[in-house]
Amino acid sequence: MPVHNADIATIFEEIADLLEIENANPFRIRAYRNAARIVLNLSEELSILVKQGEDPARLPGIGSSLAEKIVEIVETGRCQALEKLRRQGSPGLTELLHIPGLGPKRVAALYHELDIHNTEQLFRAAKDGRLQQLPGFGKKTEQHILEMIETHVKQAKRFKLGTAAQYADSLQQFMQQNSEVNEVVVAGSFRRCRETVGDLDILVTADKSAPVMDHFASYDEITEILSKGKTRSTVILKNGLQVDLRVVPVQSFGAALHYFTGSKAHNIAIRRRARQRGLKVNEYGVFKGNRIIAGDTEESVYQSVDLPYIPPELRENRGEIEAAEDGKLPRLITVEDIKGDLHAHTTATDGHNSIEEMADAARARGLAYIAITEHSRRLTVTHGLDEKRLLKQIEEIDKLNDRLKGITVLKGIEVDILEDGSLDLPDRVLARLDLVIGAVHSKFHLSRQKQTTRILRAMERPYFTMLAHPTGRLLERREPYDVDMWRVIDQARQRGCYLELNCHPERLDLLDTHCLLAKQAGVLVSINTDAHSIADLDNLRYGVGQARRGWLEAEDVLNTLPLKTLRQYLKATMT
DNA sequence: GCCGTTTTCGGCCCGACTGTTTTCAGTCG
Repeated sequence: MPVHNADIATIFEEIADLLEIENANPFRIRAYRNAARIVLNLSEELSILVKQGEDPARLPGIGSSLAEKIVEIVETGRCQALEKLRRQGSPGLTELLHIPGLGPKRVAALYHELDIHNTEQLFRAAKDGRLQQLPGFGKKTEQHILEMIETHVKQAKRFKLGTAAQYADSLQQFMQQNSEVNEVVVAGSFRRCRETVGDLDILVTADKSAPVMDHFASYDEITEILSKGKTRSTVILKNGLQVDLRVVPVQSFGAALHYFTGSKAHNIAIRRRARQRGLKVNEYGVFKGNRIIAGDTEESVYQSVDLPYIPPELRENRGEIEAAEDGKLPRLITVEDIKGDLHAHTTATDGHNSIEEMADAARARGLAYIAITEHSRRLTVTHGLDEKRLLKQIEEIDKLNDRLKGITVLKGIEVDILEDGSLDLPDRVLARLDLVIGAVHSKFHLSRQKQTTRILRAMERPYFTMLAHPTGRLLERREPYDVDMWRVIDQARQRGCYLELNCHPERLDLLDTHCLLAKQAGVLVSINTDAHSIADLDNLRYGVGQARRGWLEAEDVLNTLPLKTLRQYLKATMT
């Protein structure tokens, strides 16, 4: 039973939860939470590193005690410290901690005073009115807990970035309508382009906050107002999305934007840096004693701690501060760097627009080329192309290119990778294309060994340009298949082919950590929309956001190349 | 439990909102 980094992170989180209920030293608790985050963010499996004799203590934030526990977990699959904590308390208690409004103190009180171990018991106690008799609890708290249990059961989910963007855009417009409002920015994990967001953090600058807060509270998609204060309000929208609004004066804009953009780990690191310099950073500015010395812009905040501006997508405390200090921040790729799209479908299979419509739409978005890459025959549900239909499409594209101006249509295929690693169409037809994208659409549950071998074999085929959506995950719907991404990336390096970063908000696959690995291996990534309609072409922004989280620069991305150079790169894979 | 440009001990990011405890603890981000 292999131990994954996520397993280790889960154990550390549970230890932190249990320690919290025990009222342990808060900094000890933070160390465990910090370690869970560090472990989760690693692009390498700790189980492999440990077997290679590496000491986890070399990771910043992991000391000797945590390193020992990591080794224990990797070698035995267990953690005695956790088991001891579990014996002392009740395992169900950590589930209570995850109900909004319940923290360690209240959970401890519930456990010690009322012998409540789980949500079910808590629900009954609240219904019976037994909670309000506890010291520190009252009628309102009891009612609140009851509501939270009910909403928590159906909610507690994150929203895909693409979904959140729709709500963010209309809220931003709504806030802009108020005359007191200066600037409106959506900060938080949305601004950092995380693949999913738990809530929206909206920052507004205004001189007077009360009218702004009233305006916000009148938004007609709000179903519940959780809190409403002078500078901060929290509401829930009808779809369950939580929105926090913060109002700050203009001179605090940069400090506030920095603070509300996060991540938490990044902010803590910056504030620590400030302390070392005798400064204090909060959401209102950077202070030396009582004197404000910076904070109107984010640049000024970074400058005050002797750093250059760090783009939001990098702010995860994953080495960006050190890189900034050494002058080694990447010049992140932008949407404008993208010259073309190398993955799109049409009505020939499961797309909604013709080749020409897709080409026109791509040109209208400033692209110089678009590859039509239909599904292959194995994927019958999409009416995938067989050899004959593909040959016909090749002819059609040749004719179209003769009369199209300002855009070039490339001939491709998204060919199925079969279980044995062979491709779904014969080499003789693949050879006539500009590019061949291989994709796994079946047999998701093979063992890691088999799945990896299958994909590596496909990449060895003479006509193979790039691997589509390499992990196969669908956010909130399907787990990635079990594949050794290290070996896939290394294979791409040796074979001289490419990896796709699929822009669809449900995929965003490669993951950010894989992007960084590919970059380090010198493997180019292609940021493709996988568009099934004209509108899907606009998903490029999400793919670019993900690439930026993965530290990619324009030179790391295949489809930033001008057409002529791109053709040479594609041709080199088709041998 | 971690860590060092006030270094091996003594610190560890900082503030807003709510409810209930009449001055603040708990929770959250």
